[in-house]
Amino acid sequence: MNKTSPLNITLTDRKAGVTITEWVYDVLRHAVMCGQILPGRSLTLRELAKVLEVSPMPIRVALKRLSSERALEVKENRRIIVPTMTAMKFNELCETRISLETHAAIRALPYVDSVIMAQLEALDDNIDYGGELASMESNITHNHAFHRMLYTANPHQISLPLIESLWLQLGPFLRLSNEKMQGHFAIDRHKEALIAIRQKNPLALQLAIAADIREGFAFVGTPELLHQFLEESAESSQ
Amino acid sequence: MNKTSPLNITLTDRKAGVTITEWVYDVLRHAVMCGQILPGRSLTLRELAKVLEVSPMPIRVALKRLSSERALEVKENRRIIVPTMTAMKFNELCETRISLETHAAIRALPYVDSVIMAQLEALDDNIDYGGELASMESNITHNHAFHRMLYTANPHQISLPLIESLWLQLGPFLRLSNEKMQGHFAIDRHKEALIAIRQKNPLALQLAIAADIREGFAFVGTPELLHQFLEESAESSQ
DNA sequence: TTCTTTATCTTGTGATCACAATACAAAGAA
DNA sequence: TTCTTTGTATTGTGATCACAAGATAAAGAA
Repeated sequence: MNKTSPLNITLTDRKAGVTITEWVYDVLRHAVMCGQILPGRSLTLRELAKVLEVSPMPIRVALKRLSSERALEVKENRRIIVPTMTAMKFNELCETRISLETHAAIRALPYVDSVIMAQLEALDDNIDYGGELASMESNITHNHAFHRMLYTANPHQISLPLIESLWLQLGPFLRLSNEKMQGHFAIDRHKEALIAIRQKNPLALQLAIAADIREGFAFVGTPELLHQFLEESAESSQ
Repeated sequence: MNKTSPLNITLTDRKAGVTITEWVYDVLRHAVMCGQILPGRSLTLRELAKVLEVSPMPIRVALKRLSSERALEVKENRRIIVPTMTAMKFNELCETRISLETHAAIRALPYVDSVIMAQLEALDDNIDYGGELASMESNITHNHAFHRMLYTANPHQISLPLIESLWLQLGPFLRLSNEKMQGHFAIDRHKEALIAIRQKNPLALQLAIAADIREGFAFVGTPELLHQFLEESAESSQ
């Protein structure tokens, strides 16, 4: 099998108390979440073991875990790939994100105090709207941090793992998405969400979150453009 | 650590083409989903390896996978337990189920044809409302099959894994839930859902699904009763 | 009798190796 | 030149073993 591109993923330091498996999982999850591995790219235990300089054993456990979370797909021959996408499935992902994330935001609203509010504002200020491609990883990370901070304001919430699974499935498409966003004027829907939170307005918060999610892929306005976008995102078409 | 109860879980046959790890995963997942392992019960690699007559290696991968799906919890010392629950978290789980399952039902509605309709009716007929405790596992299995059949009528759906994760988290509480349901008159909300589908009425379908989910725990009507129920469900209180 | 320390046992982790299955490449034949 | 067959290489899986860490129990001392 001819792999078309070398892996170019961010390797973090493994902290004390973190097992090798947990570290491998974090590294690969971040890589998928931030679009550092394109759809269609297949991954092998030995290749990843070489890149991360560990034995195949923790790679295997981490890959199985990521498959559980739909970040990766196990094919019939047990080979592992980053999944590709259909336009219909893409739409389902976005609609489910909206349904789940607006639900989580509404459930969190009563718990957002001034401390959390300040942190949300700081996280939004970190995001470089309209910035260079080099800040893609940073922007994705900060955007996710903003949403995480909001949803976990509810100390009893259980939906964050489900939401992150959706982010993981959309992650491989963020690289091309951000490239295409360069020419688009990005509206800061987070500011709208913050206003809605201050006003304790559930409907406005819901609309802001929904708009923020749709905004992320606003350039794929028609089914044809979406199909073309998904084709371009995949490994083999580049 | 003194385990208080032996494992008594259903072992299925391992089919051709299914790896040992996949089989172990299926067996444990079914056991959790059907309430065969109580909350608070800790599980070890070597105990499960003995029960399932395999080496610890596939057990480890399966347990990690189930932890990813929130069926199991990894404690700080890396020991694995079936999670316990708080009343607030329980409420969040139910509300999130309602949000997600009504979304999935609505998205599926346009795709339900007469073939799927017949299968839904057959699955509902399989459920023994008001039946003996011995049919608990069967009823849980059929109830899940009904909902699965409905949501996967939409060929592009992606929410089923998220929904099943919620089922997994509630699974350990089904044993006591079913015991308490013996004295309750169970309304067949599935029939209401089927009527709503025939009438192509999204609002009615949404209401029926929401009622069905609430009905499952109708006996825990007050926060106090819920708290008591969760305490009783756990391993250590029996 | 209680508390502290030490020893033993049990747990999870990770490395390694063997093996089976699949895929790919090369060689030979038509 | 193309197709088929065979051989080799690469893949994932599972078993085993060693080791580290943590938990529990027992013994001794206060």
